[in-house]
Amino acid sequence: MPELPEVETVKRALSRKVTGKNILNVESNFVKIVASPDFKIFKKNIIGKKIESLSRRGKFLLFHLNGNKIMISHLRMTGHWLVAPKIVKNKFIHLIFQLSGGQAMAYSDIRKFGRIWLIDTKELEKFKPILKLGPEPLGTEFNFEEFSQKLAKNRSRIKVVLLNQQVVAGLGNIYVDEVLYESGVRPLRPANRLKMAEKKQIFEVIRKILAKAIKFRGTTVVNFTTPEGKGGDFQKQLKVYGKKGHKCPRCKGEIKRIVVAGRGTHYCPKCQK
DNA sequence: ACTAGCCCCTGGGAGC
DNA sequence: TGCTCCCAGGGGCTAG
Repeated sequence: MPELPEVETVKRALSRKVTGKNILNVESNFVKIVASPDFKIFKKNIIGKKIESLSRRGKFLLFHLNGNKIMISHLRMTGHWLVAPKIVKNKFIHLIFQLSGGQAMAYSDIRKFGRIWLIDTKELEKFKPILKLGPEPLGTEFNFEEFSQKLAKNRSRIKVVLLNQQVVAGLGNIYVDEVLYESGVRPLRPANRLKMAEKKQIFEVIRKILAKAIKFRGTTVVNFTTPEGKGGDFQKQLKVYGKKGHKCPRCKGEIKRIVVAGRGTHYCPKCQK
């Protein structure tokens, strides 16, 4: 499931392949993927546009087009982008963009949870899904004082708080479990009862793990592949996610799996206090 | 203003 | 082997 490191990996790979290309045509067999505007308008407005650059905000991928347009993509669970001279169609490919230079770019999504928007540049500051996001964890705006204060005000379990994109943008289920393991904090601890040292640890581990995961080009657990069709390599670095019944790498105790806020949650009862 | 729970989707694994 | 059931989960939405 694509979280910040996976979206960053997609952004970097797509940037290399599609920057400077013009969108010649777009076809869809499942127009609901485009959340807004209506697909007819989306198509009319995007044809002829040039992809000038790509960026990322949290788990959102932004295609900056000329003519002051931005195409925004959220991959949710199983979305991914492909670039190839010819896209081999299948029932999971919902959008195909014909690009200049003989390339095509496609959006594939098995579970169809992903969404795409086309907005004017000036609408970006009013675009609620991005407007609401907390700081970028790898940016300078991610500041311990603010992070600590947000936790102090929140009685929810730390796992829930870290999944909340308004607290910090980009973490999902896999990296939250890994961050809490590495920080030695149990997922069920109420955020407002964490000691300062524990919050500091979590703050630093978030940055450390995300940066490392980007180096490994993300985690391939279920359906994530880069636009080259390669998986990431971070799954070899996972310590607890999906490791129920395995030995804890630190204490050799057993990794447990519980459900927190409807999410599978993995932790070591001995190492995480 | 907040939160809990539902909903969107389909492949794959478990159970029989 | 083949069927059914249920789980995976990000985030928007609704009800309370």
